[in-house]
Amino acid sequence: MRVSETLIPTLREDPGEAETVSHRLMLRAGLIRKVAAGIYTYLPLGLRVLRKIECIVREEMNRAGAQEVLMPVASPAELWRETGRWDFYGKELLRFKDRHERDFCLGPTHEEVITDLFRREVRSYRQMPLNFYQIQTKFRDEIRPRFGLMRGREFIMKDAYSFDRDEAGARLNYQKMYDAYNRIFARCGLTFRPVEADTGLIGGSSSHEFMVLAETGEETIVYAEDGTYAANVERAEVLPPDPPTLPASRPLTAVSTPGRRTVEEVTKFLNITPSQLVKTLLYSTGKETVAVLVRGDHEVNEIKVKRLLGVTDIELVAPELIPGLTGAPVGFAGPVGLKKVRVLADWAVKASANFVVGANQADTHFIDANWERDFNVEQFADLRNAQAGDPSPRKDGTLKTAKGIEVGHVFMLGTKYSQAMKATFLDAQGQEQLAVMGCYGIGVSRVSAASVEQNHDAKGIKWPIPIAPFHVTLLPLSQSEPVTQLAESLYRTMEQAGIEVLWDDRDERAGVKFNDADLIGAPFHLVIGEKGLAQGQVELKLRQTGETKKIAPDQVITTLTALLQAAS
RNA sequence: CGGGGCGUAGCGCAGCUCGGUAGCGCGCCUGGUUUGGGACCAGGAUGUCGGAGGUUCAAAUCCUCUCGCCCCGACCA
Repeated sequence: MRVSETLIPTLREDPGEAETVSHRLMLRAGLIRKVAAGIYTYLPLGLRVLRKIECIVREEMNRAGAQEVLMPVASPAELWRETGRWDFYGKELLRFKDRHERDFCLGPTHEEVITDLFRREVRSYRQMPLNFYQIQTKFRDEIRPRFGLMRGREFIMKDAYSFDRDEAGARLNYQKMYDAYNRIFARCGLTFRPVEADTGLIGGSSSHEFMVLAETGEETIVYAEDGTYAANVERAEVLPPDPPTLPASRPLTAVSTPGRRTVEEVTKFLNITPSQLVKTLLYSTGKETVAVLVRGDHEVNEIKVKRLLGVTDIELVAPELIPGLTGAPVGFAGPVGLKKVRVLADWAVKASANFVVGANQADTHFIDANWERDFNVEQFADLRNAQAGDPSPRKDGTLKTAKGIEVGHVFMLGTKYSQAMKATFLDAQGQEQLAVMGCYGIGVSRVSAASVEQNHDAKGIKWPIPIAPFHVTLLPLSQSEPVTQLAESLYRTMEQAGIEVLWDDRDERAGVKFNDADLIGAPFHLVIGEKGLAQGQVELKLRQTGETKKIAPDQVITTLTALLQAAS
């Protein structure tokens, strides 16, 4: 492809709207342009990257026995009402009415549509197992789209849905998808890690997320440094500590802590460490208020709290309601003498003694508080986020933390949807059975952004070969006859050899071409200059390492072919 | 939805405090010189100053409303 005939609007300066590396570079390299918040047009270069990823996804999905379909973007409300998600899904579901005033939505995911297909078309266990996938545009009206393609409202997703006769079959399909995902992300050249993920209140036996490891990731994962355990921090269990021998309790004493509200302020003021303090967070479930106690150096894991309470939603009590519950301003809540509120506490609290808590009185804390003696705890449980340094729940070492970008997830659905939508089949005994389902997603457009997060330098993108928009950028540095002629003939022979070339045939200065080539980030740059040509040589640069070598023009094809093959 | 910020030429920004009819850099167009890491000279084009209303002799600038975008938080199959 010729640069002169392609829209590649590179930007010399950083666009003001972008902060994140991938967002900035994808705009600057002319891959994408914003149409509205979280909604982008893919320009030729961006689309080529997407197609490469899609191609890898297709190959591996097909290989894993899934079959491709394409479902509609718009779906009727009736289907969503059947599963209750029309009401449940909330504002993320973009709804509209057609000319007949019928309710529709833009599909954020397609369990309903595919389950409807299954129940209409599949009767017998003989037709199963089935696994359908599609690569399609999804729309989720995110509360806050951000970071370019990382969290858009409209994005490209590969979603797959499996239907099995039983639990065991579903587990097999799950495993196949898990393996396929590992191959897909490896082939995309990503450094990633599958981690155990929260299954939410949907239940189900297992769920794994595939995390691309990157500083800018929105998710926190924990993993055993020398072991195999890895999980999203939302999910990671924290083992109850071995019961320590608690020191003798000292008498509960109120101390004045004027204006000290936060853990940091209080511990600094009292000259103690955060682990010697127990913080009290008040949550509302909508029906009742509960107090959750965790150590000052720990964070409440709201998912764990929800699960323990068996509710779908909890919310920190609004600051203005706190005084009504504790009798004290915000920042001085504590469990001692707290009325009308269930008290839950993390295991770590049980392993503590003589700690500091709020006194439910303005500018006052208690020191040397002890559970049971000074207040009742209804239940101790695992209620906090795992942290670096915690022992792995698999007992395979100590946990470390990392940031990740979720690019895929595999999920055992069980019969949630088949039950709601009566998706049944007849088994060998002629009995009606519910299909056991799984669903499997890959954020295709997010993969491209994640790759940029992982592969870039100050100059621009460094695409891994398998998903690069082009293998080679061809850079003739002058408009002279011999240079142009060689460029043209190399361009042809490379194309014939199946090497994807972007030919920078613009009449631009060398510096401009070099900078654009670095920005766009094809893995190989082939430079034809007057000087080198006089010695019968062209220059091959590897974008990944910056390494360059001089080769004869007639070696170009063999050299590149070898390099490309080595990578695949 | 709460907090913060920003909308001025294609892009990045100044001008707004203190009202007087819009500017800089890059890019773009023309001509010339240049040509291995974002050239130089000369000439040129480009703006509903996000939108609406108001105050005023006069509004990018002041006031009111509104729309959009970015960041932080809440939320997130």
